[in-house]
Amino acid sequence: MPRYWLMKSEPDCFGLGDLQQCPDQTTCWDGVRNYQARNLLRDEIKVGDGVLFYHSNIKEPAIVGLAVVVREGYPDHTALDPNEKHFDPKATVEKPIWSMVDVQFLSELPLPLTRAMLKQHPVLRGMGVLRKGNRLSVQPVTPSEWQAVLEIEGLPDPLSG
DNA sequence: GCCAACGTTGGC
DNA sequence: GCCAACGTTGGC
Repeated sequence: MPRYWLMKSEPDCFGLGDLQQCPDQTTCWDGVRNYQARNLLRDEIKVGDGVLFYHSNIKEPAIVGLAVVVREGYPDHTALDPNEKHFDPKATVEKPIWSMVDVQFLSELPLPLTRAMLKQHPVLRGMGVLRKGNRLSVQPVTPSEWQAVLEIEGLPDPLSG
């Protein structure tokens, strides 16, 4: 059984549209520099897992799309490159410290789910992303939360079959 | 732009 | 190992 995750991205930096433009509509989810999120990327997130794509740090933050994990847990090489924004001088080839996964675009939500909408839903109101002060950029989503999103959107489960 | 919440750093 | 200072995140 797949598991489900929510991944935050600032659309000014990299949005769902950017993912759609990528070759194979696939990109590496690099630049995560938080140990808790790193542990999820390195140890927990597997090929075939579902991803809710969340736009953060904008006027109306919302879940805007679906994606799927297509490559799991490998070193984030951007930590080794001094020219990269998320360069980490402590990272080495032997001990890369940071991990990433690859995700592929699945679909755009016909109805983006804003925080106000999430808060009104009996299931989705419990989502971690709504908790005050929650800064985790990668966080777990329950199967019922995933199902609830699909039901609202009128979408079949893209991960079944 | 404000500011609360959180993670990290570094002196001791 | 404590904790104050600082930087970042991210909703509002």
